[in-house]
Amino acid sequence: MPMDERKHRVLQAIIQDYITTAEPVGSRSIARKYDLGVSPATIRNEMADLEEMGYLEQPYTSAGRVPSDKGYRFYVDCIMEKDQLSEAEENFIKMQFAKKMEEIEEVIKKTSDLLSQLTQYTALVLGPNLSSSIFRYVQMSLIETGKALLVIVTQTGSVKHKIMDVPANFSQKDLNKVSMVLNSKLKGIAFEKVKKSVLDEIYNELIKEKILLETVLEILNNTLNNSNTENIFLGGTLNILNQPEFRDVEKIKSILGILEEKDILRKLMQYNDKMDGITVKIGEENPFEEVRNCSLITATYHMNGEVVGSIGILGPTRMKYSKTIALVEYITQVLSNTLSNGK
Amino acid sequence: MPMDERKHRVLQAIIQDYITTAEPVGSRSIARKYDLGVSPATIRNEMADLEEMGYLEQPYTSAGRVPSDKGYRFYVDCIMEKDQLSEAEENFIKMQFAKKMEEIEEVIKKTSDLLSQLTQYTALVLGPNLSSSIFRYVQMSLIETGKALLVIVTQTGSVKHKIMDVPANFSQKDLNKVSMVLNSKLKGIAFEKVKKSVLDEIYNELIKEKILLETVLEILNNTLNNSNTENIFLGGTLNILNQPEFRDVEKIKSILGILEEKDILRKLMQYNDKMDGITVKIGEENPFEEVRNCSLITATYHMNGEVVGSIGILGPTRMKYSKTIALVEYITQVLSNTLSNGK
DNA sequence: CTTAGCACTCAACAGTCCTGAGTGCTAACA
DNA sequence: TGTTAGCACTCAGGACTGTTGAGTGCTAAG
Repeated sequence: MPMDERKHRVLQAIIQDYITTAEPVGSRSIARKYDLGVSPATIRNEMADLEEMGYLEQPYTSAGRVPSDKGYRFYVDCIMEKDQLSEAEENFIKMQFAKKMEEIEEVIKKTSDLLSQLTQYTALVLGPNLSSSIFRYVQMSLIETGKALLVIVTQTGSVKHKIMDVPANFSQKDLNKVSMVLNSKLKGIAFEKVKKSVLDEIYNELIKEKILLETVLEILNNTLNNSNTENIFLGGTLNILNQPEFRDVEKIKSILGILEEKDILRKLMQYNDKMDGITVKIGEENPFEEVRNCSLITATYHMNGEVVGSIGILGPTRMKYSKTIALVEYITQVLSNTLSNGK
Repeated sequence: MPMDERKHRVLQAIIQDYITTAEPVGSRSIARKYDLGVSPATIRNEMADLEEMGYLEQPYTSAGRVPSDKGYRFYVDCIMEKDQLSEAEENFIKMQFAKKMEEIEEVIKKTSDLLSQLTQYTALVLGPNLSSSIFRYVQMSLIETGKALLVIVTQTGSVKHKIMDVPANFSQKDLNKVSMVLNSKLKGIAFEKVKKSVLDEIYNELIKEKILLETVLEILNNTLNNSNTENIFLGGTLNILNQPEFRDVEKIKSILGILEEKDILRKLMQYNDKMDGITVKIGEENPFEEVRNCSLITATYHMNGEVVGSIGILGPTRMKYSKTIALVEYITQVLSNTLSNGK
């Protein structure tokens, strides 16, 4: 069955209505509210067609229709008109990023708070993967005999630190030497791209500090892996409780539970370098059971032309797609600018 | 009306029953389950007395009785027998703290996770107040021209860092000088006890670095205030959703909402140096509306003899007091030991 | 192809009844 | 005087019923 102009309009009306009311919509109310120029009976016929085609579902006989995931998908791809943020909104967003922020964590936290506040859904922001981050500065400081502080600063302005044991006979001078060598060899290189040749060089220069060096390298490795678990930020977690689809405690447990699983969230927010622009995952398209009645809108952001992370919004499938997409798009852009200029 | 032996036993039976079933308890079931040697009718009379005395409440006429806050209070103070952890439990807890942890945040996080896991309620841990923490090490490092990294390490093993702007003509040597002076003057002093005289000394020695110094001091100040907001840790936030008293979405919103308000949590967990041992706040005894149907069990922990923070468990007033108190007590002790030995 | 009309469906709501757990009171009993 | 059996009473909650209203599908006429 072909999808003609009128079916478009009916589907659009149904989805828009359902997005705002969260109630199954019937032919009469469509005919009343939206000026389609046909009677409810005609709309009914169209609705029956749309249901047969898989765009609509009926919760039970003689209830109104509800859009299916396929329906939302068609809506997002073919029907929806892109929303344009008002100037006031754009200014508000820009203002939020105006404050100077040296560390990327601050920026990311800001972003997730802002996103959730503006959309009233739950925001997710995936920060730069530490292992793809670039060394900017490494430093070891002797805190007291036998204890040193290792600090690593990345190009993105992430600071990681770790207190470690060092042999008791090590002085700050020794540590300075190690720091200097590490700095000169590692600076500008991505963590994951530190090659064996570089490590060999370091080893050669620091043959005397072998034990120490091994500890440091181990810590570097651990830091890479552990900190992966810390690069996801949430905003407005509880917003989801305001949605009528989460009125029931079991659903709340399930969704809030998954929001505590950083690993899963990281998988949800995964991106690849080829991705650009907005991605929308609707209901069943999502890889995890617990978010099958949710939609996820994500976008990647950049730093100096490189994709370094992604931001996203998680809401019910009955989501204000056009508005949300516009917001995500704009904030991505501002975020990318902020990250690229400041540093 | 006097509180005689039998009333004790009846009250005890009612509270124990209610704690496990979460259902109003009636005279018949008490007579059946607990061997009090009297008929339901007698128990009814006692219950009526206990209600008049304020230890019990009736949700509605002809329902069973439910303990009032006053009832729980009496139970905790006078009736309850202290629980003793099994050896297996004690060993399990000790094991969790066996791993060497240099930074206090790790230890605290561990503690809150462990507490919530063992109690199945929500755990709160308030870390050492940064402003009462003692300087251990301060260091400024030049990351690149015009940008420096300020790192502060406290006696408790807390590391704070901040990237800051410095005048472009500053070299690492200049920063070293500043670091050295700061270190020698501040080491061993609590943040809040840095006196004007000390600051004057620093000023005198670093008169040339005046601008820089002012920035650093400002950052120190900000760090103190901001980091206060980061010294509270939660574990098992969602455990509370398993309690039947939180079956309704509004209540869930309210309690989860308050658990996001770190300021309020900090107030809840406030302690003073005189406090030692366990504190139990039941229902209405709590200062905040949102936790009036909760009980909070807190205890302070020590580091080298000084009270440095508190740990707590938040659960429904219908809480397993004896078990929970025993757990909080033991974990406090292990935590204090861990913190005091390691460093 | 569109639409009016009509019979049909079903969730949601309100009302009714019943049951069972529980109470308070009273009078008899030890 | 304290304890207990008996009894009338209360009330939440579950089962059932009827009603309402929004909605559908089908058919026949326009």
